[in-house]
Amino acid sequence: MNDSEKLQRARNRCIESLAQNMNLYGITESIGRLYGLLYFTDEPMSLDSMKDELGMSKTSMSTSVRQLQDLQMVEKVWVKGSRKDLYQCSHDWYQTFTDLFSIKWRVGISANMSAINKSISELQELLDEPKTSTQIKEEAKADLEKLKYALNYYDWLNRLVDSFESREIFNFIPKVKDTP
Amino acid sequence: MNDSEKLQRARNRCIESLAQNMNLYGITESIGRLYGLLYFTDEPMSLDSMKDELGMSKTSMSTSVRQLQDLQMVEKVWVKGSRKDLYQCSHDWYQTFTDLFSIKWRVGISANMSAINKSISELQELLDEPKTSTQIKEEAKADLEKLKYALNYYDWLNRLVDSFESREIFNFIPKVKDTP
DNA sequence: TAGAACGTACAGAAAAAACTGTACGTAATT
DNA sequence: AATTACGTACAGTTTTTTCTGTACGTTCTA
Repeated sequence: MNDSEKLQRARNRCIESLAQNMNLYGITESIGRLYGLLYFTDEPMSLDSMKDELGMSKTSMSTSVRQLQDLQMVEKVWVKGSRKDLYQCSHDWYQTFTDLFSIKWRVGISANMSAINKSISELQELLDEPKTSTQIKEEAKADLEKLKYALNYYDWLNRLVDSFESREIFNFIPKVKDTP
Repeated sequence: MNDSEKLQRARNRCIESLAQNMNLYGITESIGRLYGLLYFTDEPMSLDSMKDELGMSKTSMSTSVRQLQDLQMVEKVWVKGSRKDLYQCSHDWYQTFTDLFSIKWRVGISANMSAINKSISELQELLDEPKTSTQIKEEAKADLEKLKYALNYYDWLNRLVDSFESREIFNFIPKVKDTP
């Protein structure tokens, strides 16, 4: 094995590992591999060069890179004289991490919260209505408690994501280890 | 629509929303629905009752509940006089949240770190070897920088997960909002 | 203005994941 | 000891997701 192969092998090991564990962030292995490729490639890449490197179809590259763009992990760059669209990845992983949370989680949190709020008021109606049977009221009360608890939890989660977005989390967990 | 149906509808809306957004945690919609059912059911449930409620096969219930157990979201409980295995869900969502991170992320982090460490030493060998061409050395140096950066990031991520496990995160982001 | 280069929509193929039913081992009941 | 109840391994089916190739609209080039 020559030096170039050694280099390649060291690089690929990391890309592969990265790609495999990116599903924790809800990212496909293939898309993770593309991100890894972009991470190690210093020049912005075109869809064709991605295709050649990964041995996949250009269509896949197009849709994959689009997804990475939506997650703010990759951006299109303009390079003088090139007709092709060129892409490069964000090298700030802390930013990428917090962006991912913001983008993906906010939606889920607010969807759940509005479902809960809707149900809370329905249950409250049931409780306020004198004709409702005792049995039903008991159940409604129990559900109401659980939903209020959930609402508090989502509020907490929102505040956690706030701290990511505002970078305050880095006051609490600093980026660099204290020197020993 | 009678009161019982109203109750059911309010409950199902929340279960459905919960289930749909649980894929953010890497959890299937069906499994999320099962968790939601368990959340609202106060008595521990058997596989058969889950099956009846969700209209799915008993096999699915068995494997789903196993997954929830692995994620510490559900536990088996012993009830006197029952031959069936009975399960109930954890009602502490903060705990569930932090457990999920610990369980899922730790594995990924350490996998990535060990891949990186292995590659770092290979690249270092390449750099230490006088016969290596300048071209290769340049590339190795660039990769090395990136890998060291990644290592720092994973260290940060580990410390974040530490703060979840140790509950210190709740000092920074308190569970209950400050009263206004 | 003709032609080439480029990116993507869309339909279909391939692969992966989720789900089911049967079969079987174990443990409780009679 | 025979029977019943229970949970799960496993193979096969269904559903979903991922991936590809063709076709087409747009933009640049000559």
